[in-house]
Amino acid sequence: MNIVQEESLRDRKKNERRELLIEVARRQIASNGLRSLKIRDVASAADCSIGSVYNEFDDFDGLILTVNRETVGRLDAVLAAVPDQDPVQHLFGLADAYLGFFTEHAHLLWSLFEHRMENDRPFPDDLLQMVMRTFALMHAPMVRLLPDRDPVEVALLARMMFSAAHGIISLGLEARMVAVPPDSLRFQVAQFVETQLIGMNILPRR
Amino acid sequence: MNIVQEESLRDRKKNERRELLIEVARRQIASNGLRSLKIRDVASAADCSIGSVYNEFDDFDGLILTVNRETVGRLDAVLAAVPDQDPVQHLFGLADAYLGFFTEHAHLLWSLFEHRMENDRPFPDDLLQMVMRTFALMHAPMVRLLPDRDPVEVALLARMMFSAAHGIISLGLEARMVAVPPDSLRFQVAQFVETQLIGMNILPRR
DNA sequence: CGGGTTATTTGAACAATGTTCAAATGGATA
DNA sequence: TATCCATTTGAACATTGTTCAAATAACCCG
Repeated sequence: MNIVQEESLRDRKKNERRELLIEVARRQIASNGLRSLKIRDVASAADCSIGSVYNEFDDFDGLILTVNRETVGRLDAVLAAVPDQDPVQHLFGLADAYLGFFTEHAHLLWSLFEHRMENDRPFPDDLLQMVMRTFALMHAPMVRLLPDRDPVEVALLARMMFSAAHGIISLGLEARMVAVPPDSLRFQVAQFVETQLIGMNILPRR
Repeated sequence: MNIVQEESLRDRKKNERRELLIEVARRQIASNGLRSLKIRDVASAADCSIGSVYNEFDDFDGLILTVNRETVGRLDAVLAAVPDQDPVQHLFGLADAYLGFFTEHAHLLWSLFEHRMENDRPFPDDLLQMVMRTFALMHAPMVRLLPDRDPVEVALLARMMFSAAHGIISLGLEARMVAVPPDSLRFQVAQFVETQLIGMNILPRR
C-alpha cells in the first residue's frame, strides 16, 4: 500500500484555501481584535463563500481556535528559544520574551485568553495541553532554583509567577485604561521578577 | 422656588423600573456571565418591553456600564473597610479582600474587565475615575511603607502589585483551564504579597 | 474523451439579537 | 373631563452566525 499519497488538485486547493482563511482571520484579529472578526469578512477577503469557511472549520469557534492554536505554537517557539544556561537569567529572559511577544501580538494573545466557547462547550483539550506545555517552560528554571522544595509546590509557584507576570503585562498594555509606557512596563516586569527572586532567597538583597 | 421636588407617580415608577432592570441584569451577569446577557431576557424578566430598556439606558453598553459602575462601588466599599492601622497588615488585608470579592462575584468582576465598548467608543471617563480611585486604595499603604521613594515610582509599584495580584486571582479562578483550588489560591496570594515585601526589604527574610 | 460518481462550493434562507421609531398608552394639568 | 405631553410599546430592521439543497467541479473508469 502506498503511504505517500499523491496530493490531488482537490487537496491542494483545499489546503491553500485553508491556509488563506487562517491567515486572513489572524490578520483581522491581530489588527482589530477578536470581536472584529466576522465570517462574511473572512469569506470575502479569501474570495470564497460563507459556506466554504464552514466547510473548512466546523463553526466560528473552530476558526478562532485554529488561530489561537497557532498563536500558542509561536509563543512556545519564542519562549523555547530563550537561553537557559543560568536559571536566573533564564527566568528574566522568559519574562522579557513574553513581554515582547505580548507587545507585538497583543490582540492575538488577548484572543487566546478572552475567547469563550459558544454554548458552554468545553475548552478543547489539545489546546489546553498546548497552553500547559508552554506554562511548563517556566517550570524548569524554578525547579533548578529550588531543588529542595516539594515539586508540587514549585509547580504552583511557577504558575503563580506566570499569572502575576501575565497580569502586569496584560493590564499594563490595556489602552482602555491608562496604558503603562512600554519602557516603564519592561522595567516593571524585570523588577517584579527580581523582587520575587530576592524574596525567595535566590538573589541577595540589594 | 421649591428645590425639594415632590416625586410624581411617573418618576417613582420610572425609578423602580430602573432599579429592577439593573438588578435583573446584574443577577444574569453574576450567575451566567456577561455574554449571557440579552436585552430581551432583561425586558421580559422585568416585565416590560424592549423599548423601555432603551428608554432607561442609551443602549446595551449603557446597561452593562451601569452594572459595572455599581460593581466598582461595592468593591471600593469592601476594600475601604479593610483595617489600615499597620500598613503591612493593610496590604495583606486588601489582597485577601480582593480575593474574597473576586471569588464571590467572579462574573461581575470579569464583566468589568472584559467589557469593550461597541464601535470603539471611548471607555467612559467617570468609570475610569472610579477604577483609578479603587486602585489608589493600594497606594496608601505602599507610601507608608516606602516613605523615602519617589512617589511616582511608588504609584507605579502599587499598580504593578495590583496587576500581579489580579493576574494570580483572575487566572486562578478561571475554570476553563485547571482552576487553582480556593485554599491554594488564598495561600498563593498571601505568599505573593509576603515574598514581594521581603524582596523590597520591608519584611525580614524568613 | 465522455459520462457517471462523488466531493466541494455556493448563497439563499433562517435564527438570534441589538436597535429604531411611529403609534398607542397613561399620567399630569387646567 | 378634556387636553397635552412624556412614556411605553412592539413591529420592523440590521447585523451576524448557521444550515442545507442545489449547482459546480474534480475524479475515475471504460
